[in-house]
Amino acid sequence: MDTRTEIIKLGDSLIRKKGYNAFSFADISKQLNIKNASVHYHFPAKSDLGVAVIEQQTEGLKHIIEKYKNKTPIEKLDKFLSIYTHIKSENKVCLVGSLTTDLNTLDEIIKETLKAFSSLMLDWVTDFLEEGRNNNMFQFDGLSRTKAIMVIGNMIAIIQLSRLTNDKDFKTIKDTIKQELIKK
Amino acid sequence: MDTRTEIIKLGDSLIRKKGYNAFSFADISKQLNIKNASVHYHFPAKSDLGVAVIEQQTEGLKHIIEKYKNKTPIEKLDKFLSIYTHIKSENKVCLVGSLTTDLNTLDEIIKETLKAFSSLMLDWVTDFLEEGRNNNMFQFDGLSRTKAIMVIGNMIAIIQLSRLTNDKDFKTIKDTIKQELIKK
DNA sequence: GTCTATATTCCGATAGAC
DNA sequence: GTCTATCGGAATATAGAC
Repeated sequence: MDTRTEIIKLGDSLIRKKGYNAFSFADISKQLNIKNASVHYHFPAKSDLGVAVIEQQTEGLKHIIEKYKNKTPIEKLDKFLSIYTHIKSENKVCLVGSLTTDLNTLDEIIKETLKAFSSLMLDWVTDFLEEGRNNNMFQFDGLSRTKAIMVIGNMIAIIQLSRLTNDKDFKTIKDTIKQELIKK
Repeated sequence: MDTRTEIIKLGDSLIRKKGYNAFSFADISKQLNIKNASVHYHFPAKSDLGVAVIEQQTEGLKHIIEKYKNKTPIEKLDKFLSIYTHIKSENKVCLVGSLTTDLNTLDEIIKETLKAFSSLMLDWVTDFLEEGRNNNMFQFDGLSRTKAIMVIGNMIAIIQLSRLTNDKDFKTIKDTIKQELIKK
């Protein structure tokens, strides 16, 4: 893996483990055994790295969406939920949760990039919920977009909340979301 | 208001507007027209202020719980939801949301104090949801504690998410939560 | 593309006078 | 309880050699 890619990967990990304003270029240079100046060569400003991290996650999500294009709504839901299971297993939070609580301290370019990422996710979930309801696989009332916000929101929040309550709550909420969508 | 109280109030505001690791004692001293050293007189370490902020919110919640003790579950729900409407109107996030994303960077004493605060809130919501279901005012399946986590989680998350989507989504989710609990 | 070296600013924190 | 003064360290960032 080239240095630039490794920096992005580590930046992503640090943002979601410690928060944007708590990590430094020194955290990255130490772990990669390079110097501070080398990190700045790839990303002149911290916000350049922030943008790159969000863009890399956006690309990752696009690949998932493409890969699951022709699968069933239930398979798409399972994939969506499994993303958070993975985040939880690493004791991280999701990118949107991490960066929105710091939003007032972030450069405009980061905010805009993050908005695009969250739109992509919201549209995807909205679409497969709508598709699932039309196929009688899912049941829920109201707009699919509203339901999508609530499903995404519950996952964002339980990742955060279960840091304080206990890890079993994560599985309980994940299972409840699926059960409530599917049960007839 | 005495200086100590004003510092706590400002600290609370800064934590929920900018995040724990993004605010400094200088933010506080400038705004109160005192010196950095004076802030340190009241709170020797930053984590002392962090703890005081959480404890003050804990006291505030205890007062609300006491005041609403003999009111209906629907009145309690409305009060609970109105807390987030107020947070939203100030462009802040809630304390739990703000601090959990930074949790890995916080002193153990802050984590413990925050756990106590979130327990108090979770128990309160669990209790009035259970009470409302027993009174046939609310309807939902499963454990009341699980439902409480989902209701609290949806409010924590929509405060964060609506910073990226749009402010109307906040009201939509708030109204949907109430409607789903109450509708027969 | 990585290094040494450094500039600048800010942060949390403390000593000691008033 | 607030002040002046200051310390040690860490952060973001850049200049210029290799």
